[in-house]
Amino acid sequence: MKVRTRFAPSPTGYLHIGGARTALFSWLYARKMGGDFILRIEDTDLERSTQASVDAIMQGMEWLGLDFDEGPFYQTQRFDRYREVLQQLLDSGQAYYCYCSKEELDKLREQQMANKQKPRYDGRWRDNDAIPPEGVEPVVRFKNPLDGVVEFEDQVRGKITVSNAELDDLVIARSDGTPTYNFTVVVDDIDMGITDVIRGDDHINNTPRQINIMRALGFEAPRYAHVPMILGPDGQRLSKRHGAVGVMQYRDDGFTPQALLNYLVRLGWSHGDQEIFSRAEMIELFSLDAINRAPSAINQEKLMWLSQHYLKTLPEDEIVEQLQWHLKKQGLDTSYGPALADVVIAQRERSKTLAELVSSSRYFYEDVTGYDEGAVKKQFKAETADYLTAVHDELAALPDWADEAIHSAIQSACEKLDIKLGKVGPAIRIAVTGSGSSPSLEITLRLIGRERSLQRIQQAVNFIQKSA
RNA sequence: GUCCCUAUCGUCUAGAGGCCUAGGACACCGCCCUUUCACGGCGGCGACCGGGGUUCGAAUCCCCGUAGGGACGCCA
Repeated sequence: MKVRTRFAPSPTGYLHIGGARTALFSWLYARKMGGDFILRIEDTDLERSTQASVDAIMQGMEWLGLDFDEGPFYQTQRFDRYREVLQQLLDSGQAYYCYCSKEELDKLREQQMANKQKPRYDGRWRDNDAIPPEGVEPVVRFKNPLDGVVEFEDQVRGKITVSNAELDDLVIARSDGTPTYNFTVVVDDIDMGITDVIRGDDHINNTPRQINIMRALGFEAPRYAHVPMILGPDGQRLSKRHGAVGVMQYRDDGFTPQALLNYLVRLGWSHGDQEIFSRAEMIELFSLDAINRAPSAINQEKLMWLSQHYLKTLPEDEIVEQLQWHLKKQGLDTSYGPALADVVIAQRERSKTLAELVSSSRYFYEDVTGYDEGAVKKQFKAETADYLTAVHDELAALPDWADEAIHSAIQSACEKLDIKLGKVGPAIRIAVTGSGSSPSLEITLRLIGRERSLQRIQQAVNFIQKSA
């Protein structure tokens, strides 16, 4: 049977890192098995669901390249279907109306907690012929089996057994008639022919209930794979305060989707000692049983390392393309100056993110308007003006503006002055970039261009003479 | 509280009873390379939660603790 997996977020916020990884695993499995990946929006909580969240989730998935074959399906558009199945359960006596008030249930729960029992509905309206109280809109409860156990073979956890005595008759339709999560999931997974449910392990406890409902409806349960959650850098549950940001924030911070995907796939999953996975390799090598059972903490440093790795290895044109958004955001106009691809080649191995690559490349396109203070103090001495002038003249006489030529021009200036390169090299760098770090001098000068380089060296000479 | 689940360096992880003196990666620290910043190379620091079993032999299997997480909603 063809594998069909689904990603079923509830649209109550952006696509966060944990959701993204669950989606990734689900997507990988479908792709590996040549199956289908379905997107389903679980928006039955009318209060908290928003279209903005749906858009944010889809934008995140698109950025990561997690394409789906079917959907998005919205549960709010399937209410007729749920009502139909609900009636079926009611008619067959597998569900019933419960007229308990919230207060009554709260009281029951309190009592049970006080008695150190597991709080659960006691079934007081199950098989109860009492006259319903006036003016109470009932909820519908599922008639969970009273004894026996529910057992399933989780593809990452192994066998999980829960006794039916632990389970109570859960609400499957609210008093306003709307269906609840555990019920809609079952109906949808059946209707959509889902073969493998891959989701967060916070759903492990729901699984036996869902299996029971599914059986009541006459269907066999799909396979389940519960993946552990992702923790914040401090090992605590991910929250807004530590690192719970949407995936698009990672784009904004300058990460490539390749880096984030690679980071995510290694969080809770591994293939021996391999750290780097292309999209194709992930698909080829992915397997559910290699997923870890323990939760894992996110670690910014490793993401940074992967980010730099991809900056170093991705094709230049791919980086140039991804750079566009950041150029715009940081307001850097690259229309006058070196080809962006050449700057990428020069800067890629000294940048950890796309954002950093842009911010540290401004001098290729913009005038140097100030110098790094510490660098000036260390490298701009009185005699440096003469050295720079010599270098300037040597460079000005160059027939062609190429790495090798620039290098020997500087070299020969040093020889004439009888100084070491260390005496003037750093000063040249500061003169043309404003700071003490850049690619090698000849590459930096070549990219900045002859005219601009000479002008900046002259500008530095003036600066030194003025401050002397 | 009750149930379910989990437990290897600071972090991500390898490990399917002998290959383990526990391997790799990030981070950190040295050294080398070097005109800066980086890249790269080499090396170092650093872990099997505790206790009992089973076995000739246990990081690996079992039990008991401990710790962490999750669930116990007319949220999903």
